[in-house]
Amino acid sequence: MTESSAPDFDLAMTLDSGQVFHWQKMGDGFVGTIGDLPVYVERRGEVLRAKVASASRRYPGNNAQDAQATIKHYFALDHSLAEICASFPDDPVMNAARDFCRGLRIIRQPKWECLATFICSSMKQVTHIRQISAALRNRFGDQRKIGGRVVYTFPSAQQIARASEKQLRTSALGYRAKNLRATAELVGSAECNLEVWSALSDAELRKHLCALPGVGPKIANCVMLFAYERLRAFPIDVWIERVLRQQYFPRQKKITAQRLREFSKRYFGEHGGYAQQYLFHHARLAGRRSKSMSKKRNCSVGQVVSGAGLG
DNA sequence: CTCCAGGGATGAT
DNA sequence: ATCATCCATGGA
Repeated sequence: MTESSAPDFDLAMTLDSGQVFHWQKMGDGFVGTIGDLPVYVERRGEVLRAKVASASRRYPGNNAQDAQATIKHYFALDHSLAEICASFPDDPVMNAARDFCRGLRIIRQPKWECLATFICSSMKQVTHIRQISAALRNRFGDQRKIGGRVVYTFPSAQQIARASEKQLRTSALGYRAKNLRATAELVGSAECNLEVWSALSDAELRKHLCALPGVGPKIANCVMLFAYERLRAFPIDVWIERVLRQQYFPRQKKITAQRLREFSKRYFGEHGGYAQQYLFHHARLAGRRSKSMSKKRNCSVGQVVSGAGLG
């Protein structure tokens, strides 16, 4: 077991906020993989405890310190949530989300894994994305063991490209199989190098990602935010669109998607992606606990907010 | 600009 | 047990 200081970190909320889909509950913590490394993690107050598989022949370089550094990097324990939250706009909607999501971090996922998972996420809800992720791992990934449990790595682009479209289709992907496989072939070849793309500007990176089969603006923004640490990237899915329309533009029917994008980019600022994640998670869970409240939810804070935002 | 395939889980009746 | 709803991309 290693222990890392992790103030201001809610592990469970982070893993259940719709950014990553493979961590499984086990005892007081979670098991999963970080790249090739099988990991068990649990939070004890301000401390993150982690266990990795004892040094294996596959990873002779892995010692406890390397693993600890990998874990701290993955969970972005170096992000200053105080600074990030302080940069959010000061309005009632954002403040409620910020209070609700205390300790929620945007983690640093492996690029291919993140890209592939979000290609599979199109038209799917969180629970189903978890199933697709598990099916791909179980069928095409490599087996690892941690804490008496078997886990699987996310299959490489080559591993996916080697599979047939039919095999992928029957792994709960449906029509997404074609796009995933086509993108895997590109990423697995010299055609495009996801690591090299780290050097691109936000706009260029988005353009490159959107050129991949099955990747549009929403998924590109997810990958930018969750794998390239572009904290301004602001994915707009139906949840966020609802929040924006209801809370920031109430009773304005004619707001275009284009207008919402411009507003989000300007209004939420340099950590817009964090703001988006907090709004998303808050909306998703707040709507879930009580149905009777859902109709009363658009209280009229929006007038004030939109006035501030549109100026 | 609009329309709609796609498919499996989940919620409502 | 059926029916409606959720969902992003890409192509017509």
